[in-house]
Amino acid sequence: MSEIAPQSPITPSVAPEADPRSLATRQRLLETAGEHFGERGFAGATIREICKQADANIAAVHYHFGDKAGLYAATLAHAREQSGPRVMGATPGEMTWQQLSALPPAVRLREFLLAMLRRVLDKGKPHWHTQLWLHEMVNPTRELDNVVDSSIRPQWEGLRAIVRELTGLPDDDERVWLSTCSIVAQVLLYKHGSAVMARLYAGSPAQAFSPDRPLHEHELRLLAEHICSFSLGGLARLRADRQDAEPVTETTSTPTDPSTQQSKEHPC
Amino acid sequence: MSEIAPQSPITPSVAPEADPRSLATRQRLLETAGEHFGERGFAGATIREICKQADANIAAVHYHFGDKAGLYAATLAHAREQSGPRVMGATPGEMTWQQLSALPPAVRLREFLLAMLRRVLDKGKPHWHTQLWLHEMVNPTRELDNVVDSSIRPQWEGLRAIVRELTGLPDDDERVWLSTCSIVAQVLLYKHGSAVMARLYAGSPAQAFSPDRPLHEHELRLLAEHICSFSLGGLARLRADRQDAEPVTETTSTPTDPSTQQSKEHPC
DNA sequence: GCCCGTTTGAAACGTACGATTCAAACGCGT
DNA sequence: ACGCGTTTGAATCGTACGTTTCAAACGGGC
Repeated sequence: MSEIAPQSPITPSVAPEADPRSLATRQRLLETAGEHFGERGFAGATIREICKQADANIAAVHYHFGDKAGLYAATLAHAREQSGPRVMGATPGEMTWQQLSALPPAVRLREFLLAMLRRVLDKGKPHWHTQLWLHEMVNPTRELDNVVDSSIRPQWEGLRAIVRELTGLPDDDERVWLSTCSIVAQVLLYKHGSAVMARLYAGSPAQAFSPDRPLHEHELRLLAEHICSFSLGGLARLRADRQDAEPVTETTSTPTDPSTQQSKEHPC
Repeated sequence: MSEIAPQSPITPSVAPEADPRSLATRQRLLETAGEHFGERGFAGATIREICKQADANIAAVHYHFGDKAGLYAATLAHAREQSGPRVMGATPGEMTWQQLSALPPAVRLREFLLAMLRRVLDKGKPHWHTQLWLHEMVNPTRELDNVVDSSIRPQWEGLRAIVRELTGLPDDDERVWLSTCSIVAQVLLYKHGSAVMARLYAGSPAQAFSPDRPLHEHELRLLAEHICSFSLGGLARLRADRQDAEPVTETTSTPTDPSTQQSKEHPC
Protein backbone atom coordinates (compact mmCIF):
# COMPACT_ATOMS: atom_id res chain seq x y z
CA MET A 1 0.00 0.00 0.00
CA SER A 2 2.88 2.34 0.47
CA GLU A 3 3.79 2.90 -3.15
CA ILE A 4 6.31 5.60 -3.74
CA ALA A 5 4.55 7.51 -6.48
CA PRO A 6 1.07 8.44 -5.29
CA GLN A 7 -1.09 9.08 -8.29
CA SER A 8 -0.92 12.74 -9.05
CA PRO A 9 1.08 14.24 -11.91
CA ILE A 10 2.92 16.14 -9.22
CA THR A 11 3.79 19.06 -11.46
CA PRO A 12 1.42 19.97 -14.26
CA SER A 13 3.78 22.85 -14.99
CA VAL A 14 1.43 24.10 -17.70
CA ALA A 15 -1.93 25.48 -16.68
CA PRO A 16 -4.33 22.55 -16.27
CA GLU A 17 -6.72 23.98 -18.82
CA ALA A 18 -9.84 25.77 -17.81
CA ASP A 19 -10.74 24.75 -14.31
CA PRO A 20 -13.20 26.71 -12.28
CA ARG A 21 -11.28 27.64 -9.17
CA SER A 22 -8.14 25.67 -9.86
CA LEU A 23 -6.61 28.45 -11.85
CA ALA A 24 -7.92 30.89 -9.33
CA THR A 25 -6.24 29.04 -6.50
CA ARG A 26 -3.06 28.68 -8.46
CA GLN A 27 -3.09 32.36 -9.24
CA ARG A 28 -3.82 33.35 -5.68
CA LEU A 29 -0.98 31.18 -4.49
CA LEU A 30 1.44 32.76 -6.93
CA GLU A 31 0.49 36.27 -5.94
CA THR A 32 0.65 35.59 -2.25
CA ALA A 33 3.85 33.62 -2.57
CA GLY A 34 5.34 36.54 -4.47
CA GLU A 35 4.64 38.87 -1.61
CA HIS A 36 5.96 36.52 1.00
CA PHE A 37 9.08 35.46 -0.88
CA GLY A 38 9.71 39.08 -1.78
CA GLU A 39 9.49 40.11 1.82
CA ARG A 40 11.31 37.32 3.55
CA GLY A 41 13.17 35.41 0.86
CA PHE A 42 12.92 31.73 0.09
CA ALA A 43 14.12 30.40 3.40
CA GLY A 44 12.25 32.95 5.47
CA ALA A 45 8.84 32.39 3.97
CA THR A 46 6.72 29.41 5.00
CA ILE A 47 4.21 27.68 2.82
CA ARG A 48 1.86 27.49 5.76
CA GLU A 49 1.73 31.25 6.01
CA ILE A 50 1.38 31.62 2.28
CA CYS A 51 -1.46 29.12 2.13
CA LYS A 52 -3.23 30.69 5.06
CA GLN A 53 -3.17 34.13 3.50
CA ALA A 54 -4.07 32.76 0.08
CA ASP A 55 -6.98 30.81 1.53
CA ALA A 56 -5.58 27.65 0.05
CA ASN A 57 -4.59 24.31 1.43
CA ILE A 58 -1.05 23.10 1.75
CA ALA A 59 -1.92 20.19 -0.47
CA ALA A 60 -2.72 22.64 -3.24
CA VAL A 61 0.88 23.78 -3.24
CA HIS A 62 2.11 20.27 -3.62
CA TYR A 63 -0.42 19.49 -6.29
CA HIS A 64 0.26 22.56 -8.39
CA PHE A 65 3.97 23.04 -7.82
CA GLY A 66 5.33 19.86 -6.33
CA ASP A 67 7.04 21.43 -3.36
CA LYS A 68 8.19 24.69 -1.89
CA ALA A 69 11.04 25.00 -4.37
CA GLY A 70 8.58 24.44 -7.21
CA LEU A 71 6.33 27.16 -5.91
CA TYR A 72 9.30 29.44 -5.67
CA ALA A 73 10.39 28.72 -9.21
CA ALA A 74 6.87 29.26 -10.48
CA THR A 75 6.65 32.49 -8.55
CA LEU A 76 9.82 33.73 -10.16
CA ALA A 77 8.57 32.76 -13.60
CA HIS A 78 5.25 34.44 -12.88
CA ALA A 79 6.90 37.61 -11.70
CA ARG A 80 9.18 37.52 -14.70
CA GLU A 81 6.47 37.26 -17.30
CA GLN A 82 4.15 39.81 -15.80
CA SER A 83 6.86 42.39 -15.45
CA GLY A 84 8.63 41.31 -18.59
CA PRO A 85 7.98 44.14 -20.99
CA ARG A 86 9.04 46.85 -18.58
CA VAL A 87 12.68 47.69 -18.45
CA MET A 88 14.33 48.95 -15.34
CA GLY A 89 11.21 49.81 -13.47
CA ALA A 90 9.35 51.61 -16.18
CA THR A 91 6.29 51.68 -14.00
CA PRO A 92 3.33 53.59 -15.37
CA GLY A 93 4.49 57.03 -14.39
CA GLU A 94 7.97 56.58 -15.76
CA MET A 95 9.68 56.68 -19.06
CA THR A 96 9.89 53.78 -21.40
CA TRP A 97 13.14 52.45 -22.65
CA GLN A 98 12.34 53.98 -26.02
CA GLN A 99 11.95 57.45 -24.66
CA LEU A 100 15.08 57.14 -22.60
CA SER A 101 17.29 56.00 -25.41
CA ALA A 102 16.81 59.36 -27.09
CA LEU A 103 18.19 61.28 -24.16
CA PRO A 104 21.85 61.96 -23.49
CA PRO A 105 23.54 59.24 -21.47
CA ALA A 106 24.03 61.36 -18.37
CA VAL A 107 20.31 61.97 -18.15
CA ARG A 108 19.63 58.36 -18.85
CA LEU A 109 21.91 57.43 -16.01
CA ARG A 110 19.95 59.57 -13.64
CA GLU A 111 16.63 58.17 -14.77
CA PHE A 112 18.00 54.69 -14.51
CA LEU A 113 19.16 55.32 -10.96
CA LEU A 114 15.89 56.91 -9.95
CA ALA A 115 13.90 53.99 -11.28
CA MET A 116 16.20 51.48 -9.68
CA LEU A 117 16.12 53.25 -6.34
CA ARG A 118 12.36 53.30 -6.46
CA ARG A 119 12.11 49.61 -7.02
CA VAL A 120 14.83 48.66 -4.61
CA LEU A 121 13.75 50.82 -1.71
CA ASP A 122 10.03 50.46 -2.11
CA LYS A 123 8.85 47.90 0.34
CA GLY A 124 5.60 46.20 -0.42
CA LYS A 125 3.69 44.71 -3.20
CA PRO A 126 4.17 46.73 -6.34
CA HIS A 127 7.81 45.80 -6.65
CA TRP A 128 8.11 42.42 -5.08
CA HIS A 129 9.62 41.14 -8.27
CA THR A 130 12.68 43.24 -7.61
CA GLN A 131 12.60 42.44 -3.92
CA LEU A 132 12.64 38.82 -4.89
CA TRP A 133 15.93 38.86 -6.67
CA LEU A 134 17.40 41.19 -4.10
CA HIS A 135 16.92 38.35 -1.65
CA GLU A 136 18.25 35.90 -4.18
CA MET A 137 21.34 38.04 -4.41
CA VAL A 138 22.22 37.75 -0.74
CA ASN A 139 20.91 34.25 -0.13
CA PRO A 140 21.21 32.47 -3.43
CA THR A 141 19.15 29.41 -4.20
CA ARG A 142 19.19 27.08 -7.14
CA GLU A 143 17.11 29.61 -9.04
CA LEU A 144 19.85 32.20 -9.06
CA ASP A 145 21.08 31.36 -12.53
CA ASN A 146 17.64 31.89 -13.99
CA VAL A 147 17.18 35.10 -12.07
CA VAL A 148 20.48 36.49 -13.21
CA ASP A 149 19.97 35.60 -16.83
CA SER A 150 16.40 36.71 -17.21
CA SER A 151 16.00 39.53 -14.74
CA ILE A 152 19.29 41.00 -13.69
CA ARG A 153 21.49 40.77 -16.75
CA PRO A 154 19.24 42.78 -19.07
CA GLN A 155 19.31 45.69 -16.68
CA TRP A 156 22.99 45.24 -16.09
CA GLU A 157 23.60 45.45 -19.81
CA GLY A 158 21.44 48.53 -20.01
CA LEU A 159 23.51 50.29 -17.40
CA ARG A 160 26.73 49.03 -18.89
CA ALA A 161 25.76 50.54 -22.22
CA ILE A 162 25.28 53.89 -20.55
CA VAL A 163 28.65 53.59 -18.87
CA ARG A 164 30.25 52.72 -22.18
CA GLU A 165 28.76 55.77 -23.77
CA LEU A 166 29.80 58.00 -20.93
CA THR A 167 33.38 56.81 -20.92
CA GLY A 168 33.95 56.05 -24.54
CA LEU A 169 35.80 52.94 -23.48
CA PRO A 170 35.64 49.85 -25.69
CA ASP A 171 33.19 47.12 -24.88
CA ASP A 172 35.80 44.71 -23.63
CA ASP A 173 37.46 47.09 -21.21
CA GLU A 174 37.31 45.70 -17.72
CA ARG A 175 36.95 49.19 -16.31
CA VAL A 176 33.52 49.40 -17.85
CA TRP A 177 32.55 46.37 -15.82
CA LEU A 178 34.07 47.62 -12.64
CA SER A 179 32.44 51.01 -13.00
CA THR A 180 29.04 49.56 -13.70
CA CYS A 181 29.56 47.60 -10.56
CA SER A 182 30.47 50.72 -8.62
CA ILE A 183 27.27 52.38 -9.69
CA VAL A 184 24.80 49.66 -8.85
CA ALA A 185 26.60 49.11 -5.57
CA GLN A 186 25.66 52.57 -4.42
CA VAL A 187 22.00 51.80 -4.92
CA LEU A 188 22.07 48.34 -3.46
CA LEU A 189 23.72 49.36 -0.23
CA TYR A 190 20.58 51.18 0.77
CA LYS A 191 18.78 47.87 0.54
CA HIS A 192 21.29 45.35 1.82
CA GLY A 193 22.68 47.58 4.49
CA SER A 194 19.53 49.44 5.38
CA ALA A 195 19.56 48.47 9.04
CA VAL A 196 23.13 49.62 9.48
CA MET A 197 22.75 52.75 7.41
CA ALA A 198 19.66 53.71 9.35
CA ARG A 199 21.66 53.60 12.54
CA LEU A 200 24.66 55.42 11.10
CA TYR A 201 22.46 58.09 9.57
CA ALA A 202 20.37 58.54 12.72
CA GLY A 203 20.80 62.05 13.99
CA SER A 204 23.14 62.97 11.18
CA PRO A 205 22.74 65.56 8.46
CA ALA A 206 21.83 62.71 6.15
CA GLN A 207 19.08 61.57 8.48
CA ALA A 208 16.47 62.17 5.81
CA PHE A 209 17.97 59.38 3.71
CA SER A 210 17.76 56.77 6.39
CA PRO A 211 16.48 53.75 4.52
CA ASP A 212 14.54 52.07 7.31
CA ARG A 213 11.34 53.87 6.54
CA PRO A 214 10.01 54.61 3.05
CA LEU A 215 11.73 57.57 1.46
CA HIS A 216 9.70 60.47 0.20
CA GLU A 217 9.74 61.36 -3.43
CA HIS A 218 11.90 64.38 -2.80
CA GLU A 219 14.59 62.46 -0.94
CA LEU A 220 14.50 59.74 -3.53
CA ARG A 221 15.30 62.26 -6.22
CA LEU A 222 18.09 63.82 -4.18
CA LEU A 223 19.57 60.42 -3.57
CA ALA A 224 19.46 59.54 -7.25
CA GLU A 225 20.98 62.90 -7.96
CA HIS A 226 23.85 62.27 -5.60
CA ILE A 227 24.61 58.82 -6.91
CA CYS A 228 24.39 60.08 -10.46
CA SER A 229 26.70 62.98 -9.78
CA PHE A 230 29.16 60.88 -7.82
CA SER A 231 29.21 58.28 -10.53
CA LEU A 232 29.65 60.78 -13.33
CA GLY A 233 32.65 62.08 -11.44
CA GLY A 234 34.04 58.60 -11.13
CA LEU A 235 33.51 57.92 -14.79
CA ALA A 236 35.07 61.20 -15.79
CA ARG A 237 38.16 60.29 -13.88
CA LEU A 238 38.15 56.93 -15.56
CA ARG A 239 38.51 58.61 -18.90
CA ALA A 240 41.28 60.74 -17.55
CA ASP A 241 43.87 58.21 -16.53
CA ARG A 242 43.98 55.87 -19.45
CA GLN A 243 47.10 54.11 -18.33
CA ASP A 244 46.25 51.11 -16.25
CA ALA A 245 47.29 50.32 -12.71
CA GLU A 246 48.51 53.82 -12.09
CA PRO A 247 48.61 54.38 -8.37
CA VAL A 248 46.85 57.21 -6.66
CA THR A 249 48.03 60.43 -8.13
CA GLU A 250 47.99 63.92 -6.79
CA THR A 251 44.44 64.69 -7.77
CA THR A 252 42.50 66.31 -4.99
CA SER A 253 45.55 66.57 -2.87
CA THR A 254 45.01 69.45 -0.54
CA PRO A 255 41.87 68.98 1.44
CA THR A 256 40.17 71.96 2.96
CA ASP A 257 41.35 74.45 0.44
CA PRO A 258 38.85 75.68 -2.12
CA SER A 259 41.20 75.71 -5.07
CA THR A 260 39.57 74.84 -8.33
CA GLN A 261 41.73 71.89 -9.20
CA GLN A 262 39.57 68.98 -10.02
CA SER A 263 41.28 67.29 -12.86
CA LYS A 264 44.68 68.29 -14.01
CA GLU A 265 46.05 65.45 -15.95
CA HIS A 266 43.16 64.75 -18.24
CA PRO A 267 44.48 64.03 -21.68
CA CYS A 268 41.13 63.93 -23.36
CA MET B 1 9.69 19.06 40.73
CA SER B 2 9.43 21.29 37.77
CA GLU B 3 10.79 24.48 39.23
CA ILE B 4 11.45 27.19 36.72
CA ALA B 5 14.96 28.13 37.77
CA PRO B 6 17.14 25.03 37.78
CA GLN B 7 20.06 25.79 40.03
CA SER B 8 22.74 27.22 37.86
CA PRO B 9 23.57 30.93 37.65
CA ILE B 10 22.70 30.62 33.96
CA THR B 11 25.08 33.33 32.87
CA PRO B 12 28.28 33.76 34.81
CA SER B 13 29.13 36.49 32.33
CA VAL B 14 32.48 36.99 34.01
CA ALA B 15 35.04 34.25 33.81
CA PRO B 16 34.34 31.74 36.60
CA GLU B 17 37.80 32.21 38.03
CA ALA B 18 40.51 29.70 37.36
CA ASP B 19 38.90 26.45 36.40
CA PRO B 20 40.84 23.68 34.82
CA ARG B 21 39.05 22.98 31.58
CA SER B 22 36.07 25.23 32.08
CA LEU B 23 37.81 28.23 30.65
CA ALA B 24 39.26 26.05 27.96
CA THR B 25 35.82 24.83 26.94
CA ARG B 26 34.40 28.30 27.06
CA GLN B 27 37.23 29.57 24.94
CA ARG B 28 36.93 26.75 22.46
CA LEU B 29 33.23 27.41 22.13
CA LEU B 30 33.80 31.09 21.49
CA GLU B 31 36.37 30.44 18.80
CA THR B 32 34.34 27.81 17.05
CA ALA B 33 31.16 29.82 17.35
CA GLY B 34 32.98 32.75 15.79
CA GLU B 35 33.87 30.72 12.76
CA HIS B 36 30.41 29.31 12.35
CA PHE B 37 28.52 32.54 12.96
CA GLY B 38 30.95 34.32 10.68
CA GLU B 39 30.37 31.83 7.92
CA ARG B 40 26.65 31.29 8.17
CA GLY B 41 25.30 34.08 10.33
CA PHE B 42 23.23 33.75 13.47
CA ALA B 43 20.27 31.95 11.99
CA GLY B 44 22.34 29.73 9.74
CA ALA B 45 24.65 28.36 12.39
CA THR B 46 23.51 25.60 14.73
CA ILE B 47 24.74 25.08 18.24
CA ARG B 48 24.88 21.36 17.61
CA GLU B 49 27.44 21.84 14.88
CA ILE B 50 29.39 24.33 16.93
CA CYS B 51 29.49 22.01 19.91
CA LYS B 52 30.47 19.04 17.82
CA GLN B 53 33.39 20.86 16.28
CA ALA B 54 34.39 22.38 19.61
CA ASP B 55 34.26 19.00 21.32
CA ALA B 56 31.86 20.38 23.84
CA ASN B 57 28.44 19.42 25.03
CA ILE B 58 25.31 21.32 24.22
CA ALA B 59 24.74 21.76 27.92
CA ALA B 60 27.98 23.67 28.14
CA VAL B 61 26.56 26.33 25.88
CA HIS B 62 23.55 26.63 28.08
CA TYR B 63 25.65 26.74 31.18
CA HIS B 64 28.16 29.30 30.00
CA PHE B 65 26.01 31.52 27.85
CA GLY B 66 22.40 30.77 28.66
CA ASP B 67 21.23 30.15 25.14
CA LYS B 68 22.15 30.56 21.51
CA ALA B 69 21.60 34.29 21.59
CA GLY B 70 23.86 34.51 24.63
CA LEU B 71 26.58 32.60 22.86
CA TYR B 72 26.21 34.89 19.91
CA ALA B 73 26.47 38.01 22.04
CA ALA B 74 29.51 36.61 23.82
CA THR B 75 31.07 35.72 20.50
CA LEU B 76 30.62 39.26 19.28
CA ALA B 77 32.10 40.65 22.47
CA HIS B 78 34.98 38.23 22.21
CA ALA B 79 35.66 39.16 18.61
CA ARG B 80 35.40 42.79 19.51
CA GLU B 81 37.92 42.75 22.29
CA GLN B 82 40.48 40.63 20.56
CA SER B 83 40.44 42.74 17.43
CA GLY B 84 39.87 45.96 19.31
CA PRO B 85 43.19 47.76 18.95
CA ARG B 86 43.41 47.32 15.21
CA VAL B 87 41.72 49.87 13.08
CA MET B 88 40.31 49.03 9.73
CA GLY B 89 42.00 45.75 9.32
CA ALA B 90 45.47 46.76 10.28
CA THR B 91 46.56 43.16 10.17
CA PRO B 92 50.26 42.51 10.76
CA GLY B 93 51.46 43.34 7.30
CA GLU B 94 49.56 46.55 7.08
CA MET B 95 49.93 50.05 8.27
CA THR B 96 48.77 51.28 11.61
CA TRP B 97 46.37 54.10 11.97
CA GLN B 98 49.22 56.25 13.19
CA GLN B 99 51.32 55.72 10.10
CA LEU B 100 48.37 56.31 7.85
CA SER B 101 47.34 59.58 9.38
CA ALA B 102 50.57 61.12 8.17
CA LEU B 103 49.88 60.35 4.54
CA PRO B 104 47.86 62.46 2.16
CA PRO B 105 44.15 61.65 2.25
CA ALA B 106 44.03 60.15 -1.21
CA VAL B 107 46.63 57.58 -0.26
CA ARG B 108 44.87 56.94 2.99
CA LEU B 109 41.68 56.28 1.08
CA ARG B 110 43.41 53.70 -1.04
CA GLU B 111 44.93 51.97 1.96
CA PHE B 112 41.61 52.02 3.71
CA LEU B 113 39.91 50.44 0.75
CA LEU B 114 42.58 47.81 0.33
CA ALA B 115 42.35 46.81 3.97
CA MET B 116 38.59 46.76 3.89
CA LEU B 117 38.52 44.70 0.72
CA ARG B 118 40.90 42.24 2.27
CA ARG B 119 38.76 41.74 5.31
CA VAL B 120 35.48 41.70 3.48
CA LEU B 121 36.45 39.34 0.71
CA ASP B 122 38.65 37.03 2.68
CA LYS B 123 36.65 33.99 3.56
CA GLY B 124 37.82 31.98 6.51
CA LYS B 125 39.07 32.37 9.98
CA PRO B 126 41.41 35.31 10.15
CA HIS B 127 38.65 37.81 9.52
CA TRP B 128 35.54 36.24 10.87
CA HIS B 129 35.03 39.27 13.03
CA THR B 130 34.31 41.29 9.93
CA GLN B 131 32.33 38.47 8.38
CA LEU B 132 30.24 38.47 11.50
CA TRP B 133 28.96 41.97 11.18
CA LEU B 134 28.61 41.63 7.45
CA HIS B 135 26.00 39.02 8.22
CA GLU B 136 24.53 41.23 10.89
CA MET B 137 24.19 43.91 8.26
CA VAL B 138 21.98 41.86 5.98
CA ASN B 139 20.14 39.85 8.62
CA PRO B 140 20.08 42.03 11.68
CA THR B 141 19.56 40.57 15.11
CA ARG B 142 19.14 42.24 18.46
CA GLU B 143 22.90 42.64 18.62
CA LEU B 144 22.99 45.04 15.69
CA ASP B 145 23.07 48.16 17.82
CA ASN B 146 26.12 46.94 19.67
CA VAL B 147 27.81 45.91 16.47
CA VAL B 148 27.20 49.24 14.82
CA ASP B 149 28.36 51.26 17.76
CA SER B 150 31.45 49.32 18.65
CA SER B 151 32.63 47.88 15.35
CA ILE B 152 31.19 49.66 12.39
CA ARG B 153 30.91 53.27 13.45
CA PRO B 154 34.59 53.77 14.27
CA GLN B 155 35.58 52.70 10.81
CA TRP B 156 32.77 54.69 9.29
CA GLU B 157 34.04 57.78 11.06
CA GLY B 158 37.53 57.06 9.87
CA LEU B 159 36.41 56.96 6.29
CA ARG B 160 34.16 59.95 6.73
CA ALA B 161 37.12 61.96 7.99
CA ILE B 162 39.02 61.09 4.85
CA VAL B 163 36.07 62.15 2.72
CA ARG B 164 35.83 65.40 4.61
CA GLU B 165 39.46 66.10 3.98
CA LEU B 166 39.19 65.23 0.32
CA THR B 167 36.17 67.41 -0.29
CA GLY B 168 36.75 70.23 2.11
CA LEU B 169 33.08 70.14 2.97
CA PRO B 170 31.96 70.98 6.49
CA ASP B 171 31.28 68.23 8.95
CA ASP B 172 27.55 68.63 8.86
CA ASP B 173 27.18 68.53 5.11
CA GLU B 174 24.96 65.68 4.13
CA ARG B 175 26.99 65.11 0.98
CA VAL B 176 29.84 63.90 3.13
CA TRP B 177 27.56 61.23 4.50
CA LEU B 178 26.21 60.25 1.13
CA SER B 179 29.65 60.06 -0.40
CA THR B 180 31.03 57.96 2.41
CA CYS B 181 28.12 55.71 1.76
CA SER B 182 28.90 55.57 -1.94
CA ILE B 183 32.44 54.47 -1.20
CA VAL B 184 31.75 51.67 1.24
CA ALA B 185 28.96 50.46 -1.01
CA GLN B 186 31.43 49.68 -3.74
CA VAL B 187 33.35 47.40 -1.44
CA LEU B 188 30.37 45.74 0.14
CA LEU B 189 28.74 44.78 -3.13
CA TYR B 190 31.51 42.31 -3.74
CA LYS B 191 30.44 40.60 -0.55
CA HIS B 192 26.69 40.91 -0.52
CA GLY B 193 26.28 40.40 -4.22
CA SER B 194 29.11 37.98 -4.77
CA ALA B 195 26.97 35.23 -6.23
CA VAL B 196 25.39 37.56 -8.73
CA MET B 197 28.57 39.38 -9.59
CA ALA B 198 30.34 36.10 -10.16
CA ARG B 199 27.75 35.19 -12.75
CA LEU B 200 27.73 38.58 -14.38
CA TYR B 201 31.50 38.69 -14.51
CA ALA B 202 31.83 35.14 -15.81
CA GLY B 203 33.43 35.22 -19.23
CA SER B 204 33.74 38.98 -19.18
CA PRO B 205 36.86 41.13 -19.27
CA ALA B 206 36.40 41.57 -15.53
CA GLN B 207 36.39 37.84 -14.98
CA ALA B 208 39.45 38.06 -12.78
CA PHE B 209 37.50 40.04 -10.20
CA SER B 210 34.77 37.50 -9.83
CA PRO B 211 34.25 37.34 -6.08
CA ASP B 212 33.19 33.74 -5.75
CA ARG B 213 36.69 32.44 -5.27
CA PRO B 214 39.40 34.16 -3.25
CA LEU B 215 41.00 37.03 -5.11
CA HIS B 216 44.71 37.12 -5.62
CA GLU B 217 46.75 39.88 -4.15
CA HIS B 218 47.23 41.49 -7.53
CA GLU B 219 43.52 41.62 -8.32
CA LEU B 220 42.76 42.86 -4.85
CA ARG B 221 45.07 45.79 -5.42
CA LEU B 222 43.60 46.56 -8.82
CA LEU B 223 40.15 46.47 -7.34
CA ALA B 224 41.10 48.81 -4.54
CA GLU B 225 42.73 51.01 -7.12
CA HIS B 226 39.60 51.16 -9.19
CA ILE B 227 37.32 51.94 -6.29
CA CYS B 228 39.74 54.54 -5.05
CA SER B 229 40.01 56.20 -8.42
CA PHE B 230 36.29 56.08 -9.06
CA SER B 231 35.59 57.53 -5.65
CA LEU B 232 38.16 60.29 -6.00
CA GLY B 233 36.45 61.23 -9.21
CA GLY B 234 33.09 61.31 -7.49
CA LEU B 235 34.45 63.40 -4.66
CA ALA B 236 36.16 65.80 -7.01
CA ARG B 237 32.90 66.37 -8.76
CA LEU B 238 31.27 66.96 -5.43
CA ARG B 239 33.56 69.90 -4.88
CA ALA B 240 32.84 71.21 -8.33
CA ASP B 241 29.13 71.78 -8.04
CA ARG B 242 28.77 73.48 -4.72
CA GLN B 243 25.22 74.53 -5.27
CA ASP B 244 22.91 71.85 -4.07
CA ALA B 245 20.48 69.81 -6.10
CA GLU B 246 21.97 70.96 -9.35
CA PRO B 247 20.92 68.52 -12.06
CA VAL B 248 23.29 66.66 -14.28
CA THR B 249 25.71 69.09 -15.79
CA GLU B 250 28.04 68.98 -18.69
CA THR B 251 30.91 67.10 -17.15
CA THR B 252 31.76 64.04 -19.16
CA SER B 253 29.49 65.02 -21.96
CA THR B 254 28.53 62.32 -24.34
CA PRO B 255 31.64 60.81 -25.83
CA THR B 256 30.56 58.51 -28.60
CA ASP B 257 27.98 60.94 -29.66
CA PRO B 258 29.08 64.46 -30.48
CA SER B 259 25.88 66.18 -29.46
CA THR B 260 26.29 68.21 -26.32
CA GLN B 261 22.69 68.34 -25.26
CA GLN B 262 22.01 67.49 -21.71
CA SER B 263 19.40 68.01 -19.06
CA LYS B 264 16.46 69.84 -20.42
CA GLU B 265 13.39 69.75 -18.33
CA HIS B 266 14.67 69.14 -14.88
CA PRO B 267 13.20 71.30 -12.19
CA CYS B 268 13.83 68.54 -9.71
C1' DG C 1 38.32 11.81 53.17
C1' DC C 2 34.02 14.12 52.70
C1' DC C 3 30.76 17.80 51.30
C1' DC C 4 29.03 21.01 48.00
C1' DG C 5 28.97 24.06 44.24
C1' DT C 6 30.48 23.67 39.46
C1' DT C 7 30.73 21.45 35.03
C1' DT C 8 29.77 17.82 31.79
C1' DG C 9 27.31 13.94 29.33
C1' DA C 10 23.40 11.77 27.35
C1' DA C 11 18.92 11.75 26.59
C1' DA C 12 14.48 13.70 26.06
C1' DC C 13 11.07 17.47 25.13
C1' DG C 14 8.67 21.03 22.39
C1' DT C 15 8.14 23.36 18.30
C1' DA C 16 8.24 24.83 13.59
C1' DC C 17 8.31 23.40 9.24
C1' DG C 18 8.19 20.75 4.81
C1' DA C 19 6.40 16.67 3.07
C1' DT C 20 2.91 13.06 2.78
C1' DT C 21 -1.32 10.60 2.94
C1' DC C 22 -6.08 9.59 1.94
C1' DA C 23 -10.65 10.21 1.62
C1' DA C 24 -14.13 13.49 0.33
C1' DA C 25 -15.73 16.95 -3.03
C1' DC C 26 -15.95 18.58 -7.53
C1' DG C 27 -16.67 18.82 -12.62
C1' DC C 28 -16.77 17.05 -16.99
C1' DG C 29 -17.67 13.74 -20.79
C1' DT C 30 -20.71 10.17 -21.86
C1' DA D 1 -27.02 10.11 -13.79
C1' DC D 2 -22.67 7.77 -13.67
C1' DG D 3 -17.77 7.10 -13.52
C1' DC D 4 -13.31 8.93 -13.51
C1' DG D 5 -9.60 12.07 -13.31
C1' DT D 6 -8.77 16.34 -10.84
C1' DT D 7 -8.62 19.26 -6.77
C1' DT D 8 -9.20 20.19 -1.89
C1' DG D 9 -9.34 19.48 3.33
C1' DA D 10 -7.66 17.75 7.52
C1' DA D 11 -4.70 15.15 9.77
C1' DT D 12 -0.25 12.95 10.24
C1' DC D 13 4.70 11.97 9.70
C1' DG D 14 9.72 13.00 9.76
C1' DT D 15 13.31 16.01 10.62
C1' DA D 16 16.08 19.70 12.35
C1' DC D 17 16.51 22.69 15.80
C1' DG D 18 16.78 25.11 20.39
C1' DT D 19 15.95 24.05 24.90
C1' DT D 20 15.56 21.48 29.18
C1' DT D 21 16.41 17.96 32.45
C1' DC D 22 19.01 15.23 35.65
C1' DA D 23 22.34 12.42 37.21
C1' DA D 24 27.22 11.60 37.10
C1' DA D 25 31.94 13.49 37.35
C1' DC D 26 34.99 16.80 39.01
C1' DG D 27 37.70 19.63 42.36
C1' DG D 28 38.68 22.62 46.10
C1' DG D 29 37.79 23.76 51.14
C1' DC D 30 36.72 21.79 55.81
